[in-house]
Amino acid sequence: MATPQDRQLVEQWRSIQSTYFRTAAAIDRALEARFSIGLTEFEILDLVAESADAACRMKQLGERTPMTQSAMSKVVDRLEKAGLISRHSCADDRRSLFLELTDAGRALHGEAAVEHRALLKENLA
Amino acid sequence: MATPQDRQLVEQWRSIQSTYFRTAAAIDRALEARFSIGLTEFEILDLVAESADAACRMKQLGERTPMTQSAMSKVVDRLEKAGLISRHSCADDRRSLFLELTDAGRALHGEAAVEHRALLKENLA
DNA sequence: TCAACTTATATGACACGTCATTGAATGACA
DNA sequence: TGTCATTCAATGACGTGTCATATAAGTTGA
Repeated sequence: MATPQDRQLVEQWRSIQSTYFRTAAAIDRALEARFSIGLTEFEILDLVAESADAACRMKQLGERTPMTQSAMSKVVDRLEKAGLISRHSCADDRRSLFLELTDAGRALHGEAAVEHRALLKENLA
Repeated sequence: MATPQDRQLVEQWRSIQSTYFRTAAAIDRALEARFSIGLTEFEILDLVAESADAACRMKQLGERTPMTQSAMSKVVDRLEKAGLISRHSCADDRRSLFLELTDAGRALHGEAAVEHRALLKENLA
């Protein structure tokens, strides 16, 4: 039943889980403590920050993250309420929205990114 | 600001996230569909199944999983209600509980484990 | 141009996880 | 032995994610 290969697979899986949870928790706590945003919020900020163009983005961003469309929508809600991001409707397709960092959002992202990268380095070694 | 090393770290992190979510979702769906249990429930069953002894386990199991003590307690609740596991109080320390698979639990775990390993193999290649 | 279909996002109900707290048992030590 | 601190597990309040659906806009084809 439990072949050595099975055990090895399970070990590998647990190692991924453990790395994922440890790292995510560390980043989440740090960002929450210093900037009052969670990891999910940061990840959206980060995606928006690295998308330099003005395309209609909500949809495309969804393709770059394991998040659900529904989850995205709610995260963006929170970011908008926090004044870090703004939604703009798209001229050529009014169903779509594109997102833009506010000045506050850009500033916060800049600082938070430093922390984020540092914690990744610390945890993914 | 964004050094090549930073980018590489972020790539690595996204890859871990993606693998984790993809794999977890695949297993979760399959187990839910065939056995009406989630991934979390399976993981507890799996841990109990591989702990052969009769030690007071609730605590020790907690050390082998990224789950919170609180989360564990609730998962065990569900497993107990589903008749797959039973809690037994411990003679030498009545604060502790140890867990045991019921016959149904052992049977389900046996089948589910096959599916679990197969999906790990498929997703962690 | 009008129906039927598809696509982009938002929302409500619900499930699950976390945090903080509680209750109960144990341990330490004067 | 009596008090105080510690440990194990359970629970309630709460936040966030998911699924199913709603809303609105766009597309297709007779």
